[in-house]
Amino acid sequence: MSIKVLIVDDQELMRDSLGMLIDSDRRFTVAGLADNGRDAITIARKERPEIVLMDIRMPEIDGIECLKVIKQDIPGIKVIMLTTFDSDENIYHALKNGADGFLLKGISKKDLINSIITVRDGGASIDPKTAQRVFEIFERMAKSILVGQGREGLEELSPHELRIIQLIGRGMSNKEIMNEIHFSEGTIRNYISNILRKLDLRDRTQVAIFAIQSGIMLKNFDI
Amino acid sequence: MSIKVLIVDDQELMRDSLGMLIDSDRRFTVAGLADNGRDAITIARKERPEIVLMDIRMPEIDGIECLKVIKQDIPGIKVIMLTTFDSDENIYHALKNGADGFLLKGISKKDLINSIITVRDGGASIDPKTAQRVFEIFERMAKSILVGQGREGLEELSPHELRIIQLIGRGMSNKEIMNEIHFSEGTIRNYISNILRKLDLRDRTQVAIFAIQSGIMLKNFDI
DNA sequence: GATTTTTTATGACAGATGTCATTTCGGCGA
DNA sequence: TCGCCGAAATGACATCTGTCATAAAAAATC
Repeated sequence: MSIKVLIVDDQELMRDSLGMLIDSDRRFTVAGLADNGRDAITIARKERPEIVLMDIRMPEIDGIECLKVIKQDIPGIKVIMLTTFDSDENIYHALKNGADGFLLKGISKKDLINSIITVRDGGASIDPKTAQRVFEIFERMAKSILVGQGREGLEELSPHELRIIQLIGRGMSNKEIMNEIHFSEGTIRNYISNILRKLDLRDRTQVAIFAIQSGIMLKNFDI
Repeated sequence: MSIKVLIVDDQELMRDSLGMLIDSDRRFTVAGLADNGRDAITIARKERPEIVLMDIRMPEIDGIECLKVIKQDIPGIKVIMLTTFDSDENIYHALKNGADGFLLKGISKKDLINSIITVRDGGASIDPKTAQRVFEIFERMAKSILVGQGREGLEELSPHELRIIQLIGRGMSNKEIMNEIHFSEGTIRNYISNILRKLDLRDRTQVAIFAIQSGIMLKNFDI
């Protein structure tokens, strides 16, 4: 008895290739293909798949909505969300609505199969890159909630300063930073001196720690 | 029309004090008090509260189970989980089962009220400390999945070395580390020198970055 | 165009940091 | 007791780092 899998994705190419992939493993059967949330719900009700592979972003009813309905309709069904790199808070919402796993599109066949099996057996499956994104999102949430409590009255940081903080957060020496942004080493030192004063820190190591924990590393300061 | 709140906690003291707290604000009404999941479900079905405040850890049916049932039974109900510091993966499971917020026991009255209002209005509420824990858990998940990929063949680190790495990760100078672990400053320097060689890093800043990103900061190396 | 202001640079300095060779110390087994 | 070993300490050294006063250059203001 093979595992019935429903595939939901609005991109035909992705849908079909996933279908073929699933179909080529005799432990699985494709219970259906849907290109939108509405159809997905209809098929899910009729076919009662064990597993749903679903894109988060879709027209009409998006993945999150669909997840909600399917989870409510069919007890015990497992839903694995497919994400691309750029989807963000969606991951959080999917998690909140009972998604059983997350997979990056572009995952290898082997990983895909393994993930489905894992989820079927009750484990949660998050592929590494997605996990990282999720944790970044939570980090940002934590920080943004914390705003207003701790870090006040820290002087405004200029783009240059932010950029240098970032480079320090990557472990660079003053010379390396110099080669990166083409200021003299002395100037870099002056900048850092100002950064330390503004952030009330003592040395570059503390700056690096601040850089990572503040989420500054995630931003873009291409000057 | 005040907001009906159901309070679920197996500790009488906590339950009653939360009850009084809620009751003292005229925007809220206590819809009931339950000391276990079973009662909570019964009361919830009967009273249809808008909000449930529920301990994660309870005998018989625990908070997670109860959350699942209540969420399925009563569409639109908001459930805020109460956690202590020590609860761990439970937070992940609660999130996965649709919890609408998390609060640390010991929160101030003001924060409690605000959180309830936030959740009622559709926002997610995670108190800062809890958010941090959640993100730590995800971090650990991400790392543990990633294990086997990146960091191999790095020489074994001694407990002393790990401890020093941790202190560097807290931004301490050699002198401060000296006062912390009572070695001479020179010895500390020697230790760091070895750490740098073992980890193939160049300076303490890179060690700090490594410390944070490797999850070493989360561990305990009380020597 | 002259004058502020901002940005970048310089040089001198003190202290922190990392490296290395060597020494001291405390056990621990022979 | 002796010698050995690893852990901890020392001292000398080169380098890196951060501070500060000041200067030069560039940009903005009038």
